[in-house]
Amino acid sequence: MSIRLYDTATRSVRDFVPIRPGKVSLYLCGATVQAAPHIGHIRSGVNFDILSRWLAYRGFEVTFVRNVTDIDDKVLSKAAEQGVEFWRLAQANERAFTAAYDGLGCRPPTIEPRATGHIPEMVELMQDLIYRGHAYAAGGDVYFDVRSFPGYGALSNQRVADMWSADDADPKNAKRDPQDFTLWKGAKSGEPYWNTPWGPGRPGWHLECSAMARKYLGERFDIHGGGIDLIFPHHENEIAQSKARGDAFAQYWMHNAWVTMANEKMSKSLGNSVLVADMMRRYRPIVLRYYLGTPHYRSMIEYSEAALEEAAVAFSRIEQFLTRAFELVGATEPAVAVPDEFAACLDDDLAVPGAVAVLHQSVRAGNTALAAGDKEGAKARLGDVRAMLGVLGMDPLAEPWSAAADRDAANLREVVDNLVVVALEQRQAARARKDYAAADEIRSRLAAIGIVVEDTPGGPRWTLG
RNA sequence: GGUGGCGUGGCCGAGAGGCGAGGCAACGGCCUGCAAAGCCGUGUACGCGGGUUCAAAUCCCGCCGCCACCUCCA
Repeated sequence: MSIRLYDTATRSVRDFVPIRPGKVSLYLCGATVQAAPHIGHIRSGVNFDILSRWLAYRGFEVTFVRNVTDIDDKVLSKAAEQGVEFWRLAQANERAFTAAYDGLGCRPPTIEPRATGHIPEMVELMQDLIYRGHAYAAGGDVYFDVRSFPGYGALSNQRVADMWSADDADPKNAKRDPQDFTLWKGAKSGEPYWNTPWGPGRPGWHLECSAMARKYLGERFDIHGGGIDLIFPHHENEIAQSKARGDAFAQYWMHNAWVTMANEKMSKSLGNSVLVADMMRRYRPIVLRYYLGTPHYRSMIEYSEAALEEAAVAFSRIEQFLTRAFELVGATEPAVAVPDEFAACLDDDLAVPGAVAVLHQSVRAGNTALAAGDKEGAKARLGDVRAMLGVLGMDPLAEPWSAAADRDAANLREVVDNLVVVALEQRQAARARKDYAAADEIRSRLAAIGIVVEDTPGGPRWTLG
């Protein structure tokens, strides 16, 4: 059974055939660190984290590159607005992105290269492009000559002639054609710069990805990912830069859909962002991951509090099964393999929604086994459920979530447990003498402080509500 | 003007010619002192109008509504 992926370049689902057997090279356009991450950014991180986990589960050795663009027009203008050095702003935002990725359980990529760390590679690329007649220097800038590259527009299925020309094109600049894009920008006064054969300047927006993808993954690599809004111009331009130099570049292009707010795309420029940091204070991060990771990566998510609350309930159903199953059958490791049906879904263009349906069916089967006192059946389902959650990065009993319960918290929980047991013993005594008013009073007082008491055949159990 | 996407039950959200993914909510039942949780059951949904077909949410044609990209964007 092979993995199939939707490839934007061909607008079709294709069998995934890696360049090197057993290995996958994956490049994801990460953050332009001009501002703190909103939940749309982190959705991309979660989607591709699940992809890389699934590839790893299928036995591939994944080299995962996710870049950080730490210099561009926006970074410079925001830094100038705030009156700080660009690197101060970039670094602060990069830390915020890292906290968001870590917080939502995204495993770190193999490498996170920064644009400013790869200036020599960019200069070399530009020299090569100029030598080959695909780029030209003019007025301190370096431009890519779009007309010199016949494949331009193939990814986004546009013909150059049909495009609107850039109405923000600077009349002063020296472009030969309005569609030409800037590889390198001559530094204006006060801007940071690097010396080059064309004078002092700094990178445009697209060049860094071509340079860094080649450096870490080679002239040809398997998958290039990013948000759907990067198809044009960013990825189109990357293709132009890299292929014009002679690289084969990416074999598959994967794009995640965005998160919308009131039916509009969430974006920094529209100012309708929901910041990850704020959300993590209001919802448990594992629930946010479930919410952002469960819909198909190519479907847009219309953000709503109600849907997020619902995700929290759905996820806690899974967690409660884990808790009760552990109580009955004891600690159980994840199964070695996920159920076939689950695997078939993820093989089919990462169909997480279908896979989650299988997960819920296993939870139900597990609950049925628990209700019947079928320990063997419950243990088997518990192993399956943990294996599936593991692939999705949502197993509360595995890293990084299990580490969240640190030792202080565990000690405190033990103390609270002992206190609650005292109250529950009194309640059991009241129930034994059929004084239900007293028993219910104890239960409701505990409920008032957030402790939910449930009676089970094995005695009362409590959880934080 | 060019390019791409979306419209599914009360809600979220999959699917892509035939058997109603899954979750949330609701209702009935089992269990319970009562609850909670859990389990069992209950639904005749696919924007509108045509067409193809034995069979259409799915394919074709035409509409309607919404969104995005066309050099800032995950």
